[in-house]
Amino acid sequence: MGGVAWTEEEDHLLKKCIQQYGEGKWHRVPLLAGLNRCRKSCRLRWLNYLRPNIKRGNFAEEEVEMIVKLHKLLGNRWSLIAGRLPGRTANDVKNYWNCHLSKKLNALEADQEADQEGSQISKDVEIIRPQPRNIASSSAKKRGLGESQTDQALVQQENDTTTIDADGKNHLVETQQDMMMYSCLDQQGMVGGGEFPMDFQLEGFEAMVNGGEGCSSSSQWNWDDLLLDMDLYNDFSS
DNA sequence: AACTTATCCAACCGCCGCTAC
DNA sequence: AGTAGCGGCGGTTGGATAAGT
Repeated sequence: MGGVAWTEEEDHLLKKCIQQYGEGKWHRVPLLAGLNRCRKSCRLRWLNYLRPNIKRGNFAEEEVEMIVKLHKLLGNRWSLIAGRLPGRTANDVKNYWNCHLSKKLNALEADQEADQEGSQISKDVEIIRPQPRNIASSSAKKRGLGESQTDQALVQQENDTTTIDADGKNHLVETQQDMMMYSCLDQQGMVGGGEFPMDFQLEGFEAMVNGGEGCSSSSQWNWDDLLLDMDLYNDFSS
């Protein structure tokens, strides 16, 4: 491993601590839990391994497509990408990308470049980076969080990070990252008009992951999700 | 069976932005 | 205004394991 592996006992202590005191205040967790780990290790272990509802195992085809498309949009914003994949962590997504997708896509791009030299299509796709916007402070205040965060608020905060529930239908946009993402999408003219102007230029990859069938209806990315989220954001920020 | 190479993924590190003082 | 402390993020590392020779 990249460091010292966590023992079952350590996991148990951390779980117990989080259950008792809630998430957040990570600097206190090592002390409260009696762990000889730094705050970051505790947080990472919880987020990537111990947190409830973490999905393990192979990525579904739909998840892979989502990752590819979001990566086209957002670049290496793994936490944002993971936020759209229920049960997946940023670390999982990042590892999966580095191990599987980056190689596939590189090979694919190399092929495409050879095939259609001079094509501007892929070069015109601009990766969205969050632009500075003071959303966080106001949203935090509106949520009544901060110094007086209660355990309940922390639980709520945890729930808020889930934008798609198990059946992929319910959405909540509360996190700073989501807001920034949508503000960026807004700036790029990608949401709000009911039209999504950008063709992701992934037909080749989709054909590959769909077994050569092109983009199947079941694997279509549901942009209504994003539009709905944007509406929620507008309501929230107004 | 023994060894080498490739792959996977949990954990760590350093940096950044935000907040409180 | 400056600064320390914190949470969070992305990049990287390296041990475990699988696959290949």
